[in-house]
Amino acid sequence: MTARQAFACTKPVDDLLDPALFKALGDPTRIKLLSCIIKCGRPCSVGEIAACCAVDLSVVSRHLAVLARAGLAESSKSGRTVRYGARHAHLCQTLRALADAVEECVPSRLAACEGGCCGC
Amino acid sequence: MTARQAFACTKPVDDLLDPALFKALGDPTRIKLLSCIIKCGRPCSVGEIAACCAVDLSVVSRHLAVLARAGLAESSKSGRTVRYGARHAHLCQTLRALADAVEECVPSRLAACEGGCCGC
DNA sequence: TGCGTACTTGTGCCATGATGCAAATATAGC
DNA sequence: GCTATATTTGCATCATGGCACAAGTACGCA
Repeated sequence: MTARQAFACTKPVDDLLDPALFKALGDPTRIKLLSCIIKCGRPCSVGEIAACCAVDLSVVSRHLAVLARAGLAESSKSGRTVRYGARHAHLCQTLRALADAVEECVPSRLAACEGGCCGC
Repeated sequence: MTARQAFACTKPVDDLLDPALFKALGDPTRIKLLSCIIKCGRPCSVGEIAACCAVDLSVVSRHLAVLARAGLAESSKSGRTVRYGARHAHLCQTLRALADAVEECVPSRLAACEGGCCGC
């Protein structure tokens, strides 16, 4: 298979390799916050999370919003406080699906496929 | 567990959530190139890969170097041509390890742990 | 209704990074 | 050695994004 053919061939890995998702994971501060709520297990308020690191609370608020928009966290509001919790199950599922999609493309499997598995 | 405790508590997920890795995956053009060499299965030359997309060859060269530096691809030089291939196995392993590390932090497991699993 | 708390949003600044073009480097073939 | 090809690197430009501070919004409470 030529590179051009591979480029044009649509496979599950194309949809799962989402730049928007990885962009959300690409900032050190944001990763620290995500790691924090992942490890905490329960939803935490913005102020509580902000107390953990050096950056301004407004920055934390924005970072958490980004994580939520990327599907990595979810927010729930009760009164004045907004709590963010990690979407453990969704995250695991996404990662494993991507791993499976990549594994589907290992040379040995593609050779067995002989170009007949997809319409490319 | 408070957010501060979770933040301070070191778990496998901390090392596996590597911002540098995700930063490499966070650009649309770079993702297209990575997807291409993942699906192709075999190592492709820079020029061959560059022929697939609209950006300049120099840009492709830089992107592939970034992917290699992040451990997502590997390069091999033979004569004048440099070929880049996806590191399928390494990528799958990394993703699955991360999924496992996240799963280790789901609320039900943390509750069962009762704070005794780690030194935090 | 007024006040304090919790968070979000607006704004300006600065660093990073993606891009194209041109020049440089590496190497094969003559 | 000379030339053509394959790739990398230098450089200028431009867009994006992270940050702090300040202002705004939402809401509980007296």
